[in-house]
Amino acid sequence: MRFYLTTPIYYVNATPTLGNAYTTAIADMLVRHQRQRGVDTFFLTGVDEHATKVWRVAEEQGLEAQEYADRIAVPWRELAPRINAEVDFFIRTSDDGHKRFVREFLQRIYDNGDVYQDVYAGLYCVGCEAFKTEDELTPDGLCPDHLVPPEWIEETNYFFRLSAYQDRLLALYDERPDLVRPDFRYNEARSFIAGGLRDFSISRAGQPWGIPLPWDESQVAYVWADALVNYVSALTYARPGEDLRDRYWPAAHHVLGKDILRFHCVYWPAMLLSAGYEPPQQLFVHGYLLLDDRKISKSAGNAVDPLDLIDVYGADALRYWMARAISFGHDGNASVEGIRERYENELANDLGNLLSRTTAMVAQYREGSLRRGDAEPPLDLGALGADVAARLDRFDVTGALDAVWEGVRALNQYVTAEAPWQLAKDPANDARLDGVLYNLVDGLTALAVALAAFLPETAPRILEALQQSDDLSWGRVRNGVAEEVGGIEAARPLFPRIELPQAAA
RNA sequence: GGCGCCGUAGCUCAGCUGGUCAGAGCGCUGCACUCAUAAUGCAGAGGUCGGUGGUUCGAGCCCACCCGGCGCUACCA
Repeated sequence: MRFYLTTPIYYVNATPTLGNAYTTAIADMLVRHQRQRGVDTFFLTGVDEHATKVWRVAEEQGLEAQEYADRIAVPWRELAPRINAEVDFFIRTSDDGHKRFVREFLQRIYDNGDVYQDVYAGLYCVGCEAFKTEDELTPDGLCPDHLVPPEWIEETNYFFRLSAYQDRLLALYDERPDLVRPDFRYNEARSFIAGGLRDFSISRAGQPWGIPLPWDESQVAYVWADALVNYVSALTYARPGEDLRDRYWPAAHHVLGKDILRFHCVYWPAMLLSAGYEPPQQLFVHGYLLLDDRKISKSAGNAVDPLDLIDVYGADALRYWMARAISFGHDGNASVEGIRERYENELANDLGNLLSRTTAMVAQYREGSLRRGDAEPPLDLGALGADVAARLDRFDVTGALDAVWEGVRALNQYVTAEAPWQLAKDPANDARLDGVLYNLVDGLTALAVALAAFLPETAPRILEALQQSDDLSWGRVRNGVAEEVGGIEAARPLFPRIELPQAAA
């Protein structure tokens, strides 16, 4: 089994937002989970650097474009580690390996007869880095966002014959109903294709910053002809001396936001087909994490620096909140206050306190020694594990976490139902008390393993407090894996109370 | 305009192919318990499942229309 997962490459000339952190964190959960199941995984993220604006800003600051790009790529490279995302490779489109491959890739499309020359013309707003149609402008003919007149640009570009791929794309969609998820995104993409496809330009002239086309060095590859290709190019040089394409392509799963659905679900597969590659295995389109009802983005002006939230609650807590607050795949409302509530109610009170009370009882009633006693386990942990795995196979991150949490709640209920403090009063209950304590430790052990993909920092701490193996193999999500051990001490709070819930916003 | 989605308890949302589907979590109230990070457990809270009219023995779940909100309708990360 192979599982290759990608996030979009982020536009470098901006600051990482919570939305970017969201995509990266969720993707990381999916990869970590597959890894626990013994699947051969590869996780890719990175940045897109070849935008006109990057070059222009660099010029304004008197820097070489590459030098400027090197500088602004830093916070992006730090994003994944800061939210506990473990990526296998961080790609930059200015990497030599990427540039080399893009040229090779485009050459194949060219050789296949899918590229032709034509004139592209339109009103272009430099601030937006986009062509504008007249109805997108203000009555005065200005860009509504930047209030400046757009420039009329007319240039000869190369176009990709997307229109020639309509039938093949429809056939692809028909034979693979799960190519795009969720299903409503599949429908959206398919109906777009069915509506007729227009060719799109893949180059820009007169720009020194970018990847020169192999057959015409005076033009550079335009955004999608450059950026999308990263998903394959990375495999050719991420591991020096190794070509990972055979290993991970087409086992690719692309995670992306709904705003770039068309490019990923239509352009990309067509480009791959043209270049002689298999389409990716799956595209998962997620929605927006709306903060206080507004989309989190730089343009909305309410960007939250995810690093600030991490400093207050910790990366695991932030991951947890992002996965649980809204149903993955749909848009959803969330709030900063919600982070605090999740942290206190669920992480601290439900999970953290469960560990505290469990370890405290083992320490107090059994001097830290765990023995298999005589008591039926309250949970079918194997079934729970199967449920979680099945949900994650469907990218149902939110539902998976929900399922684990039912286990957490069930164990808390079990404590109340069995009342170990009552059992401890009478030696006649020894075997039962042992059994109850064992079931708690055993359940918590399995749940820790099940949670490891979501809470990579916390799960090992739970296992350590329980004196259990740090092995995170998915097979350990079942009953009876806990070892009879000694030396269990009352654990320190997993998620301590936070003093200042205010610094978050 | 066309295609599609959504509107379910104060809040955020589950509800697959129609018949325990009127639910979960949070918030709120009361009770229980003491192992635990003043944590946990239990119970309750009486929501015309946006509106109207249909189909059906029976409809949040099917159909029509209406009201309200939204997405896509092409070259923007």
